[in-house]
Amino acid sequence: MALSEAPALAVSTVIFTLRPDQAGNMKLALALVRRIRKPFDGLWALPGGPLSMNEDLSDAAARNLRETTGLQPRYLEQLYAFGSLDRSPGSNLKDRVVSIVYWALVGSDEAAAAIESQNVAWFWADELEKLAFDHNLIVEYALWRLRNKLEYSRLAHGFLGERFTLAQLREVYEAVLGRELDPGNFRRMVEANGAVVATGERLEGTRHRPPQLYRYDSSIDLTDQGPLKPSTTKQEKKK
Amino acid sequence: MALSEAPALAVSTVIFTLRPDQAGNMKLALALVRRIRKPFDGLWALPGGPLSMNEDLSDAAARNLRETTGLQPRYLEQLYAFGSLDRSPGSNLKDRVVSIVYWALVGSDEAAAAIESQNVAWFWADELEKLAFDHNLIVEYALWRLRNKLEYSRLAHGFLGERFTLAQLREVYEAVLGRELDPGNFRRMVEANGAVVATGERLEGTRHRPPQLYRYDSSIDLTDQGPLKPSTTKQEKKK
DNA sequence: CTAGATAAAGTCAAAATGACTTTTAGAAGG
DNA sequence: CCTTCTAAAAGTCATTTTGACTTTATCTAG
Repeated sequence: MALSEAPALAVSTVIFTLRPDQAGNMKLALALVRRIRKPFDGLWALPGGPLSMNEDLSDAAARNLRETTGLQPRYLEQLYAFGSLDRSPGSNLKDRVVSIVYWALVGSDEAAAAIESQNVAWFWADELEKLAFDHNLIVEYALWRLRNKLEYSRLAHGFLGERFTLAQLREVYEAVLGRELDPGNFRRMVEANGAVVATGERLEGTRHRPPQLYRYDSSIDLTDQGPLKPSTTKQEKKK
Repeated sequence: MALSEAPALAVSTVIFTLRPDQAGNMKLALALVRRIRKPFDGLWALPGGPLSMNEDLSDAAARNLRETTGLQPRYLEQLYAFGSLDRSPGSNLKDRVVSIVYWALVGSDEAAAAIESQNVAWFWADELEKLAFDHNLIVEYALWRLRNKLEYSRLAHGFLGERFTLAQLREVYEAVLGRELDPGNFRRMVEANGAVVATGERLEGTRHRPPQLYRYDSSIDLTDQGPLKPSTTKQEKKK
């Protein structure tokens, strides 16, 4: 055991996905684990753990994700480093932990196959109970970031498969933003943006006019992958 | 000495201010310290150091600022946590350091009185030499954040005094964004935004029509103070 | 063949934006 | 006191963007 001359370092991950509710509407959900130890025993918390000596920060976050849900992240970004002195009230200052928190997106198709157990479960993002530590605050901040970034990035891709209809894409936006969007205006916005291209294929088997299938233009990447992965393509807007 | 079972934790700070160049135009500058030790000895680097056991992250960043320049931050925000395995090439993995980096704004009036020495100096942000470690990358990311946040926040306040003219405010924007802005359109933007209010006073002694003095409306606060300081006022746009 | 449903395209007015022009109020100097 | 210089402040105008709608097209189901 190391002498506690410095605060311990941990990595936690806010894992988002979209899941259908009883009515079949997609809603934003996140994965939590139940604590089975001393501080906040029994409460739900973000998955996380100590950072290994030879492990990158993002690798540790991806490991959280894999160990908790068995899944791979479709998107992963650093959120914030939380290090207040009073994060774990009542505990000794010697036990101080600085948590570097990531947030991740998981495809809603894959999320259905995720591990669930007595101690690992999905919760609706908009109706969370009291969590351990400062994790309610962390989740709230992660939600804010997710909603903000959605507008100027390809983030929605993290929830969808390779090909999707504009209605499905709009459904992701509506679930994340929590309000309805005009289909016509949404189409205009997406087409003007240029990050999404039609494949020429159509989704058939619907009881109405078959919609086109689209995919993200892989030559345009996400904005703000953080400072680490500099953009492979210059971010060009407009034509 | 602690056994190296976990990466060490350090806090560094990117300190921005505005300084007049030879021609008298305000330009963005940042404070650096010269390294006098083994890795990258002699190169310039961001001020920083280990996190004390009983010190908040932002307090450590403010301490960097005070110890380096003798100044107080007018704005302070967490930037990112850098923790790649290869941040200090050549050094032993046992010496791995995770740096939580903050960025700060310092008033340009105060910055003139800042400590400067053989080993502490201001550098123009747009013409940096090769710095120690991954600090060029960090500065580039800090610049990106600064430019982005300027538009939808009261950030410029960090460079200015309590009262200022719209021309001075525009000068800050021009220095940070690195391009000229139309005075009329800038005025319209600022007035529509509503974060700035006229004091009724005028700046006299100019050789032209005396401009009004403005101040920031203190009932509206900065966006994204991070998750820690939840907004005291709901962020309202428009009237 | 018709009804039901949503895709996809189109319309229109209001708001926002960028590039200008005009008017105003001081200082400075004759 | 009158002219000149300068930037403040106000105003103009065409283009672009946005939000709320309407219309038309194309499929399945019955």
